[in-house]
Amino acid sequence: MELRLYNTLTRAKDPLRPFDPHNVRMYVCGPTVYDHAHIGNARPVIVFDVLYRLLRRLYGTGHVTYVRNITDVDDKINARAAERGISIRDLTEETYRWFREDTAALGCLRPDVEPRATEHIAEMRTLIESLVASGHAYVAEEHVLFHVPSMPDYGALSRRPLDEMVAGARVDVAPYKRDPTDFVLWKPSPDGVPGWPSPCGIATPGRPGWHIECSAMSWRHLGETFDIHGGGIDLVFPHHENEIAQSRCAFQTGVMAQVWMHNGFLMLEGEKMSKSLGNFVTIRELLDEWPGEVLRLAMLSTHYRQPINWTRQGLGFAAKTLDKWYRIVGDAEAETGPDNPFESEIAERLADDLNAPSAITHLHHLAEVAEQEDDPALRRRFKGAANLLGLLDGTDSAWRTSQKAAVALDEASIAALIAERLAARKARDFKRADQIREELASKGIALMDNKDGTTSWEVSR
RNA sequence: GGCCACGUGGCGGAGUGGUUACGCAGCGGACUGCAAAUCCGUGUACGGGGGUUCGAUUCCCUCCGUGGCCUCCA
Repeated sequence: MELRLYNTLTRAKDPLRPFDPHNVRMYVCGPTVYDHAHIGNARPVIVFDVLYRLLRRLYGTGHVTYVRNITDVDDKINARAAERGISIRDLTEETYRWFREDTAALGCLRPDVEPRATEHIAEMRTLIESLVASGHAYVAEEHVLFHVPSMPDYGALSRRPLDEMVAGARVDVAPYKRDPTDFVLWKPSPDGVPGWPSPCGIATPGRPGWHIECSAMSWRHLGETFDIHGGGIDLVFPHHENEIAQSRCAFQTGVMAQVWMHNGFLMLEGEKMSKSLGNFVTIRELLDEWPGEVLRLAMLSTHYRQPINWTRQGLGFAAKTLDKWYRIVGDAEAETGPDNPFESEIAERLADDLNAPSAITHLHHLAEVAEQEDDPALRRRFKGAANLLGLLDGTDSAWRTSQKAAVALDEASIAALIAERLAARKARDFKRADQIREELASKGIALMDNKDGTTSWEVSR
């Protein structure tokens, strides 16, 4: 099975040819930990989790290294810590813990390494000094700047000619820059701002620029070159462009990562998500209302490179689908591994540039097969196939229980009402029976009269 | 202004140079006291205009619309 991935560098679906198939290496830009992650932040987390699962399926679980960094040095962090009157460390630790809880609820595996920027200052200094030594960077007014014209093919990722960048710039250029496009590798820390000993003989303590940390952490944990680099499409320029410049110039390599992958943007009910519009939703807020698996399926229903419109309706669809699928798999154990043909069929679809919507379509088909043939093996295979997308990891019982936990009414009262309705039906008092059914329906509870004369219920949205 | 994406049936959303996925909703039927769930069946599409082609939703051009990025802001 050939894995083909859309590469922003070449603007084409390229077959993945890992440097070392025994250790496929992937780096994804992680969160800046100063506040709860919003649903837009969840997109790359889920998308690259699917890719991670697929890579492990194709190359073997022990043959993939997935690194996702934690940015714990940033002006927004400083501002928020000051605002809340807590230490920077407390803020970043607390926010990181939230992030871990949120992403676990979304069914995402932990990356192999989650490096923190503040623990890689030494690597950053090494990179910066090497860039200065090779003439790609210079010191100016206690800053260290990367000199963009020193790299002839700068801009290859975003395909942005240098002269146009200058022409289009709408920000005042700092006077100490040799070239308007030069960007900061290291900057001085004023009093009260976290600082570390500066490189290049600069006396004042300083802190890293925005981009150098990813070059440092990917170098430390994956090496000078690696296979896949991912992140949101908004990071293409300048962040990833600058990472490439730093790493390639520091290590004198032709590439930093072979494949650059970018997920599309997320809109909320048709509008750009922004705090000012008041339509800003955190993962946590959504998890209060929906199982994480619903969010995951809704997210994967749109191809990762397409813009996604995040809607309540979409969540409802996802919930309904999972209801159906869990009913089919019941509490069966998943069959996983290459011997499961269903799983291979899903892998095949994902291998085409992570076409999750196509995989989901196929799951609908497999669900039908599993449901119609009364063969437990097929249900186990169906479940294993869904597992590759990180779906149907639980059991039907657990799913129903979690759904019922969200209902405002306690189970005993529901049971009492059902008993009363059954009695009314027996007495052919259908008016009263329907009245009870409507009462429960208004509370989001759907009744089902079974063939054997019993009545069961489930949550409907 | 520059660069880059995207525009598919009522909604969501894949895909393809020629036989029009899939899900939800709708409609018809079975089941039911009536429903729900389930099962069976079923209709509807490829932003506008040019071009290439025997043939385009699929390739090219253009227009319109939407969105993103344009340097320290994930």
